[in-house]
Amino acid sequence: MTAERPRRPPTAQEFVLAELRRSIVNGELRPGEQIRQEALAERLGTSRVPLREALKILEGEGQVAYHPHRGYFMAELSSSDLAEVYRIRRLLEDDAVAVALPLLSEDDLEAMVDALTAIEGAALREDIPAMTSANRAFHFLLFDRAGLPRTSRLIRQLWDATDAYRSLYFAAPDNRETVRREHRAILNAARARDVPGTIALLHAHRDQAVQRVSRVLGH
Amino acid sequence: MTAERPRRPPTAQEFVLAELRRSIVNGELRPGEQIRQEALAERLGTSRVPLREALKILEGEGQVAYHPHRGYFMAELSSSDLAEVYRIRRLLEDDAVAVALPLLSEDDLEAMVDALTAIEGAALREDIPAMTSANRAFHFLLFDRAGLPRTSRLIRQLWDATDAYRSLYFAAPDNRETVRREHRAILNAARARDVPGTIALLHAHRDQAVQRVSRVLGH
DNA sequence: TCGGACACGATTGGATACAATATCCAGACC
DNA sequence: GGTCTGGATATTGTATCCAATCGTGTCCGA
Repeated sequence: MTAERPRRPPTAQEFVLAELRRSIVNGELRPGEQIRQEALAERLGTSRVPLREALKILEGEGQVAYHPHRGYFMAELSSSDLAEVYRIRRLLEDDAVAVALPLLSEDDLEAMVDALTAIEGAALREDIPAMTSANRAFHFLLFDRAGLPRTSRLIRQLWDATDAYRSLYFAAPDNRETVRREHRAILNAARARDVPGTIALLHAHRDQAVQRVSRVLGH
Repeated sequence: MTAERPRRPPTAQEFVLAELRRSIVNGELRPGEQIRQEALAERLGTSRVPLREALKILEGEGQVAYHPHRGYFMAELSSSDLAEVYRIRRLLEDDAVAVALPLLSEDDLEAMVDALTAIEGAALREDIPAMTSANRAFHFLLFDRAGLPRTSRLIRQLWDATDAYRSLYFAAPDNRETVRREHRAILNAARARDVPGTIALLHAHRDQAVQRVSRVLGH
């Protein structure tokens, strides 16, 4: 009998990277904010070196901006940036869904139902991080079966780019009922293997999201 | 009068990153090869710290793979990876070209002609790095005017992903005449502002490239 | 009162030193 | 003979220390 979860962080930099991602989703790291290396490293219980290496990953993904000799700043999205992120998502996600949908197993559809249940449970508990996580799980079940790992990875990065903002509008309860309805419709279309229908519903879903996020974005 | 070129590297990590990119295009860093940090850092005249930070950027871009406690390895493309890279490029480049083409100025078209001239000049001198660089310049003139900076950046990263292989087939002179003809056709279609025609020619151009690269890839 | 030069403090960038881990090989045991 | 165990060695991972740079506040002069 092994340990119940070998959930050890193998290296400090990976631990720090995971913590940073969590902090971004949680809204602890706000867009535009400067990252004070020494303070943050101490808070995480490491030195600055692993922190800087984790920041470089985020820089490569466009999540933070780096200014030499001035430091790292959380990326800030303009409204045109936001529009472009969703524009690219549409291209990539449409492609992934078209390939994946016919390949979805019954188990996959079951997992989507579970994800929806998890979203609603988290909503009741006001657990925003759990909501965003379950929301991702729901959507990525539609992409990952396509067997296009690079596409999935890019889509993931695009989702990451708006994570800092998404947590803000998820807090508003009136949005939730709309999202819930949209998700149900998407699930039904997926169950029917209706590729054009699913894609159309996803377009509408994303358009709604752009609306909601851009409202937050203009502070 | 300032220095003729303020081409100083502001930080060591940026210098190292630029050197790494150059080495990849040149074929000095071969796919799959392990990167020995100490040796490489010494060769570049720095310590391991800036080198590791540069490697993290490349990791975030998918150019190198990182295995904890084992090190960094140049990414290796499977043939399905290669196909996926070009599949994504098609999606993003089609979108960018459709937007950019109507916006191209006469100067842009002139610059494309210059790029073609540069490619042929470099080919005569057998200067492979200059060829790939001019080739990029030619193609990105078709994308960058779209005003979609994130899209351009992603396309650039996808090109980077195959740089290590592209330099290999550019060495073969018999490919060059084909490429030359394709480029001329693309330029003419662009000059006529023929969006569907340009896109179709780019499809054919990419398909040819997949053929050529995958031949190299199966070593 | 405003503008600019200067110096100080805070923060980042990089080099070195040390700790942790993986790989490889030899030897023992089954 | 093959497999496993133990340790030696090479390489990576992290902490600490020092140097370089930027921003800011102050002082001086116009």
